[in-house]
Amino acid sequence: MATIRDVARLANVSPTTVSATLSGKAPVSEELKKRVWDAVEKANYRPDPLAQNLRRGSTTTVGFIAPDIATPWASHLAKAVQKSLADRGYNMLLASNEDDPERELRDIALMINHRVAGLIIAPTSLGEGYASAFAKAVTCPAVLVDRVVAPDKFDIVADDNDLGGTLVADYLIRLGHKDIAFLVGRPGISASCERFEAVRKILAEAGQPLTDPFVRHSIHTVEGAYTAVQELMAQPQRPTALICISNLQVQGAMAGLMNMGMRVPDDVSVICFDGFNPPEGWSPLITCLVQDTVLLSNAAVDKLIGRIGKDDLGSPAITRVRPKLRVGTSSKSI
Amino acid sequence: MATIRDVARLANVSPTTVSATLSGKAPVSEELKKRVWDAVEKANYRPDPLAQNLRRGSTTTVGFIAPDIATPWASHLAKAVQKSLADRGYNMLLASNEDDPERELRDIALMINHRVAGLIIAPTSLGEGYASAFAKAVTCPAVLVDRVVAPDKFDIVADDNDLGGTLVADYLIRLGHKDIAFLVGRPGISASCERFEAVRKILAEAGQPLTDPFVRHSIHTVEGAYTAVQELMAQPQRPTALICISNLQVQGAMAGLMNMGMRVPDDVSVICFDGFNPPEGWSPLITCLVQDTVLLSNAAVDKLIGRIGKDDLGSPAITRVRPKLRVGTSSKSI
DNA sequence: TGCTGAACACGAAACGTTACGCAAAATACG
DNA sequence: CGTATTTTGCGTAACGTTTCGTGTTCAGCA
Repeated sequence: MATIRDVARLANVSPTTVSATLSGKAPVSEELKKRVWDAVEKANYRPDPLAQNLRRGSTTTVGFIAPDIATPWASHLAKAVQKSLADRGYNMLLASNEDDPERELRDIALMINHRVAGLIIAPTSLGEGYASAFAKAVTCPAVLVDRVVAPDKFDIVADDNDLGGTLVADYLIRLGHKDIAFLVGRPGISASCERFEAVRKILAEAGQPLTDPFVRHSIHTVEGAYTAVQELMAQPQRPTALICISNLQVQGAMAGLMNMGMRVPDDVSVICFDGFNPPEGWSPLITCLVQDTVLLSNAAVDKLIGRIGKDDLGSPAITRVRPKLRVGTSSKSI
Repeated sequence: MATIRDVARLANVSPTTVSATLSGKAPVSEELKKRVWDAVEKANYRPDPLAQNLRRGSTTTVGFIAPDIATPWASHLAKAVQKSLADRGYNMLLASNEDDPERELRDIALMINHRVAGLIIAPTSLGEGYASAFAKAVTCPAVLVDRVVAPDKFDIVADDNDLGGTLVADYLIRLGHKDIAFLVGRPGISASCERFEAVRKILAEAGQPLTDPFVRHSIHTVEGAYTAVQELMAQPQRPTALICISNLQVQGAMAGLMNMGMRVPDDVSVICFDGFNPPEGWSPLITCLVQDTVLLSNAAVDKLIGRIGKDDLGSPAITRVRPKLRVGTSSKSI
């Protein structure tokens, strides 16, 4: 493999000049530039990234960390992020942590130790004192995705849950639903709180506030939703519509309803915040909010690249991406 | 950040001794070892991976390349591979190429340029002269997954399609199906050929060979399957069972059948080679072959790690992982 | 003509680690 | 007891790049 010295020798210049020519960080006369480029070509020279990394003290790699990379949401996002990064000359390290905050912190430390240029993280956002431990661990440029953690320290790209909640609530009201059930997610998770709050507000304003027996909190597993939905539907007065806050919930809920022999949407309409769905050909198609992962990843990557290298001027901001309501076959008017 | 020299100074030894102590590659007396470890602790020293990389000329990073990382199969595999690698102290670079062989080759070159220790690739296996171009590009230890390419040059981990085909064919015979349709995938893709061949053989041996009008070749998109299945079912004599070779096919086929108003499994049984399914709660649950991605990833990672560092002794081998038949609600006896 | 400053090129010194060759001490052996 | 042999530690030289300070040239200007 040719080194910068070989090229320098070939072009009859110093390694310094070759470096300057390639990086453009110092002025080089046209003539020498040409000689250098010719030599580069002739020697088929490619700068060694490892040496550059050591010298510069940083890499052109960005880490992407998500709770579960096998999730449709995360995998789509990972794909989009990888493409955005590749387009800008970065590669992507990947890690998945099964919603385990300790593994998350370990992965963060590991990646920072490997001198990633930056981090894009969908934080687990779980456990006592998470925000501060997290903020202390993340000592490189970072953009958070989906969940709001330490917004005074990090740029964040997240759903516009206010808009989302409004869309969902308005839609159900328009369909004439009055008895609406809500499966809320983990307490402390921003997305869950924001969504619940937005729906609660709209319904209250419409004069049909959510009632306690129809609201289940802390449902964050498939099994939890499976159980919760059956309890919900076993009550004497049953809801006519069910709002799920996540992928996992809607999976469990659908299974639970099927287990009870209830049909969607005939017996109950189902609507979900996460834009997850089985492919066409299966039924029902869940009415849900969809978010454009490409948009989201571009926003995140742009933010991040903007921070890298720069002296981190400008204070952190939350970017909200607007979801759209996709009406499926899981909901109907009352 | 403390350097190896700081530690050496603190322990009153040479940097060489510190390096030897930490790596264990050279003998060090117990006394000095203790002094070194104490100093490491006191200085909170961590070797700089960037410097190690440059010096050693290689990294502890492995690249994972798949056609589409947003696919359930690939994302599950990526997750499992990442975990296997992490357990052994490696990180994982990720790239996705949308089945574009050129992007694939670019990504391979890029990763090799960044000195990955090895590569795990689900090859696109597409285009004229693919195998040789691919083999030329991959100049580092590599393990191929799912598709067989240049088996004389690379270790390969793939489904046991012979077994899979046998399971599928036997199952349909047992259900009493005689008119069986088969959507074959891209020609030249090993998985597709092997699966088709295995089924063809078993059915022929059973005295009910596949007939031409019921076999469609080169169906490798959702749309293709959507169209093909409708042509298939529009024939005067209709098949009673349909074998799909992949995820994409079965999605298109299900949508096509639904579009014609045909019911699964009442009008036709559907069975698929890829273990893809929507989660429970949706119907129907496709009868399919499932493969254990964890098993697969472990096999691939073990193979790869075995090659790394070693002088590449031992000739390449194909490891076959055995799929299991999971009977769903998409098939019934005739 | 002499002075100033910009523009350009270069040599040498890092960045932090590991490998190689050698020396000194410790052990073994005849 | 002297020589051969291991054991153990160190100095030095890389790995391939970028950066910093220095030096040279040359145009502009009084």
